[in-house]
Amino acid sequence: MDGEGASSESSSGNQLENWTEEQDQLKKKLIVYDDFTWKLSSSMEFPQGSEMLKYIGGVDMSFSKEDSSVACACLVVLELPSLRVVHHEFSLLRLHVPYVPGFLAFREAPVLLQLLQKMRDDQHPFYPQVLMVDGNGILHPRGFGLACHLGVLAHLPTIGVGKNLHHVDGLNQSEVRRSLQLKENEHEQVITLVGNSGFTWGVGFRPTLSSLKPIYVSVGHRISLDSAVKIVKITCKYRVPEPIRQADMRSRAYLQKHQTESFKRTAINGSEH
DNA sequence: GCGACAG
DNA sequence: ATCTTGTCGC
Repeated sequence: MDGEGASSESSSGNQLENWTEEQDQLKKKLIVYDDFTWKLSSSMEFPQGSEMLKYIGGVDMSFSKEDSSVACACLVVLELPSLRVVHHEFSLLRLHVPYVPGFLAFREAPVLLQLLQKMRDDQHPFYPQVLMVDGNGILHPRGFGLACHLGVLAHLPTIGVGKNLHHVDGLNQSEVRRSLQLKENEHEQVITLVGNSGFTWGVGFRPTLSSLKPIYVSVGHRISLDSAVKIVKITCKYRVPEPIRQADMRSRAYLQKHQTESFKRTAINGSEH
């Protein structure tokens, strides 16, 4: 046979190559500056003519402990400045794509896009002006994490929020925490994440006084890091920004409810036969 | 070679 | 991601 011969591992190897290629292609469309018409309510100006930021979206997914392929995706929309949830929707599904570090989007983006698409198709009045994603933006091995991926495909401004640091360009958790320790006396809760290369990947941020563990904010799409951080700040009642926290809690609850009801059905069917 | 590795 | 209860403190 020929030299192109596939070894047992080359199919997965090719998949990663394809995924990498797709990320590199989509990355060409990435916009990393403010590309929206609304204004932040925190600004000192009286933005009489301009639209305000009012609807912030958040997305997250939860997984079943019994069957890790069963998942619930949730999209929430919060209203500013009240931070009240004005809309939520869910999708219960089975996932066949595994989680591979650096390729989270190929697992989670399709269903999250579906949820956004549904709101858009319905011409829903609360369609989000900006979306917070539970996963990184450009803070990613190839500068194109889930938040970027979703943003480009949905053509929506997005912000990446990680609860753990993805080690990239020499960045590491303990360094970040150490820097925050040093800065906490100056009432500084934000530290810029500059890698060995000199590139700014995002920020480490301590939302509350009590949270030792920072969250990691990075640009997703159509927004600057400064604006992203401002928005994260105004949505943090607790460590995790409300849009993501609500999507997290609600997806988890939805999954639990589905599982108990699915259990009841099998229990009834089982006892009646 | 070994370890690290968003969710 | 998920498991897992109470507990210490504002």
